[in-house]
This record gives sequence, structure tokens and C-alpha cells, in this order.
Amino acid sequence: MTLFADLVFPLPLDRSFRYIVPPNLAARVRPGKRALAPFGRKTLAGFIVAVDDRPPDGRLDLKEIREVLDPEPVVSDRTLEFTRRLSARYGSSWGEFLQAHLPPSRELKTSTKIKLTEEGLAAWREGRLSPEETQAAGVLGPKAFTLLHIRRKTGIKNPSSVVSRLRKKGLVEVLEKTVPPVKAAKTLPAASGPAQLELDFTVGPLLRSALASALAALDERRFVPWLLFGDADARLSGYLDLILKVLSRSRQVLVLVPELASSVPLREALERKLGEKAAYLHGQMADGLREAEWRRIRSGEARVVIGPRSALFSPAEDPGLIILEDEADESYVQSESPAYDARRAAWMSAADRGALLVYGSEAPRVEAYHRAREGRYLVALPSAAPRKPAELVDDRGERGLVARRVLDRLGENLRAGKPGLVFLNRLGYAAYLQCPRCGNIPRCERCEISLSYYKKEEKLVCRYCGASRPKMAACPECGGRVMEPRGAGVEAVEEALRRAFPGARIASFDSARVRTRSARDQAVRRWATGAIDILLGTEMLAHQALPPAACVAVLHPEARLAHPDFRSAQRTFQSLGRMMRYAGPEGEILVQTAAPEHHAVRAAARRDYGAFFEAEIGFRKLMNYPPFSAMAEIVLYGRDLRPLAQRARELVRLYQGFGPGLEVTGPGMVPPSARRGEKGLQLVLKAEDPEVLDAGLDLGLRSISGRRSVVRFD
DNA sequence: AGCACGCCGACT
DNA sequence: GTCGGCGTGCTC
Repeated sequence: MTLFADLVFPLPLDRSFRYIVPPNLAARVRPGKRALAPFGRKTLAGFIVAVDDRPPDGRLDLKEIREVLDPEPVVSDRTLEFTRRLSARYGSSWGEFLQAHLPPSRELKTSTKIKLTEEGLAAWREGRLSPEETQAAGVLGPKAFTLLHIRRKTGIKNPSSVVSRLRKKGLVEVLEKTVPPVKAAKTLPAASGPAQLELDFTVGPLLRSALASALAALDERRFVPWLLFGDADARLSGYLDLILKVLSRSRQVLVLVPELASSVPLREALERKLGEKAAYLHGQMADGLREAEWRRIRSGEARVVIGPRSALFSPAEDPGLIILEDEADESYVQSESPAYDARRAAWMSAADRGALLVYGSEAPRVEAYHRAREGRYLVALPSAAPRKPAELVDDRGERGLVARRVLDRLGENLRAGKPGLVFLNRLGYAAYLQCPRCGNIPRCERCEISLSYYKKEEKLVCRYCGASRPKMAACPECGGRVMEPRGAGVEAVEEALRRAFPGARIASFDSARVRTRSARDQAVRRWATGAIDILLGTEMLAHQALPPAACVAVLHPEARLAHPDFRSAQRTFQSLGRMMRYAGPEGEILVQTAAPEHHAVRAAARRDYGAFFEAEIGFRKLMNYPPFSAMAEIVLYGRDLRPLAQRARELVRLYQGFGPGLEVTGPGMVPPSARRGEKGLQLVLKAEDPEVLDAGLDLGLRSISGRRSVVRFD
């Protein structure tokens, strides 16, 4: 009887491939092990996901697997099932999800080295080669080097074409080896839970009642979700209580954070209380370190794992608690392959492990809050210290860029020796230039959006593709002699502040000015030591850890409301809230806005999530947006708009004929920033029934070709 | 992802 | 006239 094995590869493919298992390997094939198999013109390591004795219908030209790589499965059955469901849900690669679960020592990277043959050496000596070939051969000599090495030494832009030419002539030899990036230990450490924590402590009063039932569930390995709603301090102490409780039950804890920086207080508190270092896993870590951390987690030595969304794939086999800090943060969505939403993935993972899942937030997504309230898993924490509301400054009818009232308050604080923070989320001097005579606005030729104006550099810059050109003196359309700046940016505000406060030490913190890590650290240090009177910044500043300011002014937080996105009100509420947090408990906050009556601005200024939620959920209901429907965004990518538009139109037509219950909007242009140089067309799908959306995505993704990305809002 | 096949511009 | 660009499609 012949056996067949289905393999998935760590490539962005959403299918499995069936191979014949030769009789000598039949005893060793098993799901969860990897096998070497011919794929295209290469031999790749793929994961065995199924083994059976039924031949596939139709196809007879199957290839055989070459080798079974692992003596034991490298992923558990649970991981196989979890990754299968993830890939089905997000239409992305099963193999890539599996690969993400492995330590660096189990990754196989192909190292390609190039070597001159005898003949090539002779040809080089005799000068029979073209200039580029001579250069490349000169670098190579008789020893083998990588393509990257050739490019670095010679400056040849595309060494692979030179090398392939040489190879066709038999002058070079290409050596391929698959090697793990770090020494592979023969075996993985045995998966093991942590030792029981012998520690006496008392839980803060905040959580006591909710905790009792969650712990009862934990003891029965029953899944329990929480939305832990409260400010950062209250959440931190809640997390600590939970972590200690779960550790005392000999189960590991997984903490997902948006950025490493936001996990510092938690890591420090854990070290103080437990005297142990939480394990940290991140894709950009050096392989050796990642390997060591991976082993520490797998063996149960590290009891707490902290990391970004990918830490969900860490080898903690049986965590009792998964915390997802700041659930509204967009970094939990990965749109490149393998695409997934870590919030949903964490839910799935906790559900099959019988773990407690805790989403934490001070300003959760309204869909998350709604679901938590409906599902009775909202756990609200009382605020440690009530904070003062912000003062709304209506600037309609103001003459200056910065409202009189804002200048007054900044000035008075300055005179009292108290520095101020000013936020405006717009780079450059002006959003665009416009000719007052003919109304012409200079646009980027590639992206067709208006160009931002940078005054100091006298440049116009495209904020999507980064292309820049010198500022024109006259209108290119009508020859008018002035081009007026419209839509003030940080550079203009800086100018206005310098005029208003001559002699004050004013600094600007934005991505155009503060490019490097060290420049960023230096700016933060200068602010912390009181060397800056007024610090001006964009959204980027709102992601720094800064000491609080006596006075915080936020200019035009409503700007993003103009974005055609159903989440723009929520984003406005969240970002305004984040900026307001930089005012200490005693700090004064001014919000200068042209939309003081908008619910997101008003509620944020009053720090009233409840009011925001009620208004926003009403709007979502009215418009049939999530959580009242399921939505997904499909983006098609390509260099040229025309073929792209063709594909998009076909897809729209397909969906229009799909039947009732599925609504399609678009196509619309998306910022090409995500993929450099490429254009993107976006379609939005909406369905009241999530299963209809699933079916729609299934159909659409099967019938379109070319590069695409899919994001589900769920 | 890689790689091959297949049609339109600058040149040994 | 050809080399080579990348658009398109396929990998058991």
C-alpha cells in the first residue's frame, strides 16, 4: 500500500502539496515532522500536515519525498491544528505559521555561494571576459563567496545576472547548502511547565471578585476572556495580580505588547516581585539570543514571556494566561504574509488551551467593548486618580495659527518656569501649496496626491513615495506669482511659537527632523533635563516615554476625521487620549480644534470613554459597520494602474454578482507607501453574516491572481 | 518566495 | 536583428 503525505512549505502559498512516501520512509512520516521534497526546481523542507493512503483524484505525476528530517515532530498536534485554523481564517500560509513556531536552529536557510571554475579562472587571466564579468571574477578568485559579497566589493547593481551569464558559459559554479543559522542541537528541550511558585501575596481589591471566578475556571481549564478596562496604572497592577495567581498554578504566562517600550514597567515590576527575568522574543533579535530565549521558554525555566504579536507563537505549550496589552493598537494586525490579527489569534489560542485571555485597554475598540459588554466579560477597573478634563479651544475665527488662548496658557506656564508640549500631527510647513489665482495644487506625478511643503528646505515632498522637488516660484499652470501654503504643519507652528515667545528654547520632534534613534534619545533627554521650554511634536512624539508636562496643547486632533475610514473617530479619540496622558496629574491640557462639537473630540477632552462609546456605537449601528457587520479589506498591488484597475473591476463585478448579504465598495486608491513604488487598489467587503464574508473572501482570493493583501476587521 | 515562460525597448 | 526588462502563472 502506498502512502501519501501532504506538505506545506514556509512560503507565501495557501495550499498544501501531496507527495508519494517511498516505502523506506513510510515508518517515519508523521504529521508535525518536516520532510525534504522536490518543489519546483528546488528541494525544500516542508511540514508534513497529513498522511494517508488515498491517492489524489486525477493527478498521477506525484513526486516522492526525499527524506524525513526530524526523528520527532517539531510541532505539536495542537500547534498543527491552531496554525491550520489561522491559515484558513486569514487565507495565508499554513507553512509560514508553522515556521514561526520553530526556534532559529530549526530554520533552514539556503546559503548560496559562487566559485570560479578552472575554466573561469583561465578566462579571467586571459582577459576574455566583459568588464563586469572581469570585476566579478576578480572578487571571486578560486574561493567561494555570496552574491551579496560580490555586490559589496564591485558595486555591480545586479550581480545575479552577471553570475547567471557566467554560469551558462560554465565559468562559475554555484554551491547551495541549506544550513540552520545557528548550531542545531540534536533535540529540542522537552516541553515543560514552570515550577510551582511558592509565594504568599494578596490580591489588590480591584480584581478580587472577578478573579475568583476566573481562577475557578482556570482550575477546570475552562476558557475565560476578559476585557480589562482601565488606565495604565490600574491595568499594570491587575496584570501583576493575575500573573502571580497563574504562576502559582504552575502555568506559564504570555504577555503581548504593542511595543517593547510599553512593557518596561511590567518587566521591572516582575523582576522586583519574582526576581526573574521575563523571556523576550522578537523577530529582529539575533539568532543566537532568540534560540536561547526560545529554549528558556520551552523548558519552562522562563515563566513569563513578553513580546510583540509574534510571541503568540512562542513555545509556551500550556500557558494559563494570555495578556494582550492595549488591544486597540494596530500593531496587532499583520498584513504581510502570513497575515493575521493577533487579537483573534490570541482568542483562538487561549480558547483551545483553556486559558484566561485578558485584553487590556484604556480606550478599547468600540467593537471589542461592545462584544465584551454583550458577552459579560467586561472587567472595569476604577481609576487610580481621576484626571482633569481638557479645555476645548474653538479656533474657528482665530487669525493666528495657534489660538490666542493656547498662547496665553503656554506663556503663563513658561513664565512660571514650566515647559510645555505641543502636538500637531502634520509634517512640514504646509499640507499643500495652492495658487490663489487659478486654484492649482501641485501634486505628485506618481501618487496623484498633493505635495507637502517644507519651508526650510524649500522643497515639495510626497508623503507617500517620498519623492521631492524644489518649490516652484510661480504657478506652473497660470504663471501666478505666489503659491500660498495651506494647512499648517509643525514647521509653521514652530515659526509661530518662536514669534510668540522670542528667546524661548523651542525644539521640534518629528520624523523629518529626528531621524535616528540617537537623535530621538537625545531629544528626549534634553526634554527630561529641562533644556527645552516648548517641545513640538507629531504623532511620533506621542509614542515616546516622556516625563509629564505642566501644559499640553493639542492642535487639530480632528484632522484624521477627514479620512474615509469607519474607524477614524475611534482613532481620533485614541490618539487624543494618548497625547493628553503627557500632562501629569496636575497638568493643564488645551485642545485647539475646529470641530469642538464632534463626539470623539468632546468625549476625549472629558476623558469620557462611555460617552464616546455610546455615540460611536450608535453611528456604527446606523451605518451597519462592525461590530454589526463583518468587514474585510482587499488590496491589490501592482506597478501600473491600468492592469490593476482591470483586476479590481473584475473582482467588483464578481462580488456584485455574489448575491445578497455581501456588499462591496471601491475600488479606491491606497497610499503606495506600504510597498515602495507600487500602487494599490482597495476593495472593502461588508457582510452582516461573518460566514457570508468568509465565503466571499474564499471565492475572491481563489479567482484573482497577482499580489494582494487581505485584512479582516474582526 | 523563486523561477520559467513570454512579449516590447536599447544596443554588442 | 538580439539581450533583457518584468508581468503572469506555477510549484505535488
